[in-house]
Amino acid sequence: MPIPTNYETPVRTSAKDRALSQLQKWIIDGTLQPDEKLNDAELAAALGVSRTPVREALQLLEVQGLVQMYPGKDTRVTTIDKEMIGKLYATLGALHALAAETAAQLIEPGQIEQLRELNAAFARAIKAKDIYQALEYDEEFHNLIVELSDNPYTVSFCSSLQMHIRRFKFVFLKQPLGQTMAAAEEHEQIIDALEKRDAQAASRLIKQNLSRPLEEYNKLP
Amino acid sequence: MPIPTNYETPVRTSAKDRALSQLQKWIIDGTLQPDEKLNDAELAAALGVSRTPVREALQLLEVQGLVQMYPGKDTRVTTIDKEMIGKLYATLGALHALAAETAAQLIEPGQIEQLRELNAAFARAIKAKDIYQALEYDEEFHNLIVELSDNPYTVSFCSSLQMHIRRFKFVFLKQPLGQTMAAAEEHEQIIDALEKRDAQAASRLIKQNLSRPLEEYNKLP
DNA sequence: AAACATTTGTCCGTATGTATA
DNA sequence: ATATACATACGGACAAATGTT
Repeated sequence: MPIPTNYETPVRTSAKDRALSQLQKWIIDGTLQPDEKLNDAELAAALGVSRTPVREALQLLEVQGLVQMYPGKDTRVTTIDKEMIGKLYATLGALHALAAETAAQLIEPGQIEQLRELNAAFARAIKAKDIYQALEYDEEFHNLIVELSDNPYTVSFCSSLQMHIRRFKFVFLKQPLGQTMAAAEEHEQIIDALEKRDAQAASRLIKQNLSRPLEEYNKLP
Repeated sequence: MPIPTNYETPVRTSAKDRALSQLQKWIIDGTLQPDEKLNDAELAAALGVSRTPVREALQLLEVQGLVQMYPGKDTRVTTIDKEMIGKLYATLGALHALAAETAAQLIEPGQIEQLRELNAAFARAIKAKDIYQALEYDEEFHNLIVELSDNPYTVSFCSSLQMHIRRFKFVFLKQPLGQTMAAAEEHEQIIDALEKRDAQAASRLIKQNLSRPLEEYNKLP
């Protein structure tokens, strides 16, 4: 009988990484609220590690813009400003538009097929009114285009912006913005543009598609 | 006799920050070469601090993409790939274009004046064949537009990209690419577009202006 | 105004894990 | 394959700095 290869914990996770992901989660989902003071000794005790990995994680979170360290004073979760959401989407739009332009020149038939499958799954989730699943597929769709553009800087920046956008959604709106079938149709147009290698159209359509959630947001009371 | 206010070191700089800026400089100017192994104990001795602030600085440098840490193995300066320069400029172009579009809507007369002064200084430096000074003013000109767009994400990303571009220039070309008077004329057109609040023109002109150094680079043997 | 208390910043020792002989 | 050497990751203690009583 063949012994199954042990796929348990393929990556040895360090205490710093565990602290980092846990703190990220807590800040994004609002467990750690904006402007909350972070005491590294407390966090270390809560996470069952020493202060060193916690401090290291906090410094990375500062670079990511989730916490702000006031040297010699204290460390706090960054506050969020309602008007930032517009700036987040504007920046993400510019980067995704660039990614679409580049992807239009690099994309291969198999990847077009992948996009169509993702969008089909997205449409099914909308019809089934499974909002969270729909949001997942929507993100995957856009992320795939970004990855296809084969630009590590864009990938990194977009991932950071997505994280901040997610925090906004959690903290301001307790429930996510609904996705509509119109978005799925726009996705289809985007795929067509990529297939025709029409970089300009792809860029324009992506910007339009990304502006939707922001418009939804601005409609709120 | 009035005692002069003491303007010495207004910010108390921590050992970590000192280590960070020094290592950044060394990596960007090529003192620490691509793929060079970094031993934190050695660096600590060289910088006159302990290993902790050095480790912290190295972790920040990893996020910035200047070093790569292989957990449990070693830490190395990231290698440089010739084709990355195109991706750097593409990303920077998209962000600067966005900044120009936004700045066109927000800019005030005094800021237009600032841009004209910077560009005049830029033109003077070119005429005087002071290449380094010209590059400085060129960067200041573009950075001012980015700052005018009042978007912290764009500011942060652009600053990171500029850093990488600077490293490329140092490591690959030992001397900087020359700036021409054509660039100064383009700057003037950009300013005019911003003054007319013509976001589209400003965006297009900025992209065009940024593509110049890349074209110069591609002409090289 | 001065000493206290709390928290951050730094140092260094130790252990765990990786590469080499 | 085992053992050795070495570098990294973590822990705990000390020192410096800030705000407070």
